[in-house]
Amino acid sequence: MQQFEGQPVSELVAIRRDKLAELRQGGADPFAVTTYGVTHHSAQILQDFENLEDSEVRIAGRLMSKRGMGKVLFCDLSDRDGKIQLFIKQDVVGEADYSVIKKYDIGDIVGAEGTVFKTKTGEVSVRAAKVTLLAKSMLPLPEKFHGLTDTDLRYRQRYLDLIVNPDVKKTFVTRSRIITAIRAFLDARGYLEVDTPMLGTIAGGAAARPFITHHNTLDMDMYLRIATELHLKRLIVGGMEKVYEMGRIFRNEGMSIKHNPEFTTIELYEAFTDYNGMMNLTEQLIASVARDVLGTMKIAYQGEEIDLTPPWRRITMTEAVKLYAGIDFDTLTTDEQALAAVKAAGLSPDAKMSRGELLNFCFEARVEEKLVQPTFILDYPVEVSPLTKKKPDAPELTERFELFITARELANAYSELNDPFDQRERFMRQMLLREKGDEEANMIDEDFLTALEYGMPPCGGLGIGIDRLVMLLTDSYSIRDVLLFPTMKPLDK
RNA sequence: GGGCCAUUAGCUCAGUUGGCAGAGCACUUGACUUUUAAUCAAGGUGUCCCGCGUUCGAAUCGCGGAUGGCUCACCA
Repeated sequence: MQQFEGQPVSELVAIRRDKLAELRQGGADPFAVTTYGVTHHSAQILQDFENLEDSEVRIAGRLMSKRGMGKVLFCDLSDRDGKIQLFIKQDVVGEADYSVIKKYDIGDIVGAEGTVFKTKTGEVSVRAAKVTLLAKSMLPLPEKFHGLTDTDLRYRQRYLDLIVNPDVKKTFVTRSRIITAIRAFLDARGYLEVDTPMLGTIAGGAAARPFITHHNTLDMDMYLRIATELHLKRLIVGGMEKVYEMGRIFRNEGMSIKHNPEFTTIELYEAFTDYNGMMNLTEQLIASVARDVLGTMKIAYQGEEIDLTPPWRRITMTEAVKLYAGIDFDTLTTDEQALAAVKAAGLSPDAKMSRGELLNFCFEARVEEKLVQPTFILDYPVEVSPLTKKKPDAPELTERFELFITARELANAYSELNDPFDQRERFMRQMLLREKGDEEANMIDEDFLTALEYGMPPCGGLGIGIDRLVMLLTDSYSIRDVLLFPTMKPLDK
């Protein structure tokens, strides 16, 4: 191990430090460069070669490979859009410059000006007249052929992943386009995008454990939001009629290939419609985003063909459990009957579960995994839906649906409960659960109840997990593959 | 939290029965004026994840630990 200013560094690093010192001594400190006027990007030159042949261009990017041929040097320069080959000839750049350029390392940030041409083998390239080092790379990049495969390192050092694994950049470009397409879809339908607090004294709107933080001046604990629901419904009370918020929420729960502690959702609320309206909107939204971004509504996810062409299958939870689990809840009228039937089917429910909780339990245990093609599951039990209107003809159920694709929950929507008395009772029931130790039960939000007392129009609400939608549309295996910087345990602990 | 697997050069990975620590890429030097993972010649890669133990001798065997992956559980 070599030493550098007292620090041990690998031979590869020591060589680069020597090169930097040499450049600085020659008055060419690469880190002193401030600007470089770029005229073209790689993709543009490759696509528009017909028109650009023989014209002058200035390009810049990262040096990804070098193929020296004596007095000629071929390099691949990687920029925002991809790669383009640089052709550097001693005759053209001059002997002095050529010997400097030959010492550039893979990973260096380089600018080049020259003319567009095609090599003997037909590759569109830039014949460099002048090459400038814009920043020195002091660390060796991962291997050029295999790239960086260690998933842990890829997530921890995403910049390296982006440099050496081109498909990664593609996923995040697609993510950005999906989000843009969602906004365009909603904005075109008269929705208003709003921002509501991430920091509050009540974490409501979902069943989840929150992150707790502390405000120093007020000297009080606060929560990071676990949903945007209760604030957005206040805006419906306020008369905004169609609102949405796309943003980060935080849940202090387990991590898995489908769960990250912070993730992005979109919630939208529309006055004077119900969950049927939300179902139509969901179908239209996801199908049109797929069409706009991917150019098709037939996609592949992990080898499975998924057809997003509307209309999608709609089936009630009771029907689905009958169909897939063979338990007919229509014939089970009491909690005891339901418990016995569920146990007889070979499941192990908690003995304290009510009929509605047992229906939901059977659905999660036996049905979810079978819902590969887009499927709306309708009419959830009231016990698991504390913010949802009851079905007028079946008060043990609610006007709620969840959307499943590839056996995963992608969206959750309902006819919003606007009866302040009923809402208070539901909160009270949640409070009892909380007192019994259920840390995920909803907290009572008095101001939200006050808002409902002023009157909220009938209203449909919808939430979509953006990360899961991006996973679906980019064929990503893990949620970590659609988050640039997924939550990671620190290395030094 | 349980089970299984992995950790060796900057990166990707071999490493036999316990017997000198290896390859490719990258790097250095040299040759080469149209290469495509360029080629050819020569050269050095190192806390074998950490600790303890067994042994004449440990990357290899045992025990404990760390980190990660997969999986089950948990988690709308």
